[in-house]
Amino acid sequence: MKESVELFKALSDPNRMRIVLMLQVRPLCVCEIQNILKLAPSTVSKHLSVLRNAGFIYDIKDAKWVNYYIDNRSANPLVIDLQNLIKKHITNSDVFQADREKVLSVDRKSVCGA
Amino acid sequence: MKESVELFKALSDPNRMRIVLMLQVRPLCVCEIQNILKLAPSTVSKHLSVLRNAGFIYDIKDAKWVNYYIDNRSANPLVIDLQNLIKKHITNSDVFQADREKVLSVDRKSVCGA
DNA sequence: TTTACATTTCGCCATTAAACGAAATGAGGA
DNA sequence: TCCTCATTTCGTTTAATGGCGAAATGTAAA
Repeated sequence: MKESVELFKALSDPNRMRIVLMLQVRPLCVCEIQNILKLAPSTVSKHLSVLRNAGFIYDIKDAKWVNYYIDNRSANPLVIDLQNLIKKHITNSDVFQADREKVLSVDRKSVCGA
Repeated sequence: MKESVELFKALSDPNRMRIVLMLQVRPLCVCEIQNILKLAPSTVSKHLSVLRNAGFIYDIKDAKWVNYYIDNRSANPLVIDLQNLIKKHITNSDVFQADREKVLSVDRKSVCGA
């Protein structure tokens, strides 16, 4: 139960919820996320580690970037159900609709290292 | 989305999660919950108000007690899905199994005003 | 090898959250 | 009416959280 509550805690911050929603659209690197959330890189990194420790996302290094992915095949069935719940209920929020547009249009080359 | 995140925040505390689980067994008054969680009455009251404001529970006065109930017919479909998620995934935790026994055996008359 | 850049770690500050006890509130029974 | 008791509100303390900037890390390109 302690671990389950940790999952809810990880989703109890608006910026972390936005990150999960954005990664459900497509994988992103830290600086792309940073460009959309308008937070300091260190802050974004911390949020990502919370979501990674909870099991919602994982990362793969690609050259000098770290790409983050939604974990759709978690061994924890609660994680899967929560991902689906988010997709079902929160995808229609205004904040996400705006984020979604940005996710689909950001160009890593022009955004990172600007 | 802000409101949805509030729902997750309400469930991100272990004592509040225990309260939701206990109320899924049967309605309880504040002093019964207090007797099981072993917290100060004022602390329990605060947790209950967080859950009530989020829409997970509601209360009905009965003589000098205030009984709290799970809201199974919320207008917010996310609330319903979260209640079901909790029932499905967290009901098998050790903490809840112990709480469940107590919920089924507490006698309000002997517990409240002891 | 040096430079540039993405990311993470660390230390710090401001805010929020959880806990308590004491006092206020409100309803029932004496 | 007055007293009792369940509950809530208030004020306070302490711990946790989210934010930042600076420094450390690691990789790629010059």
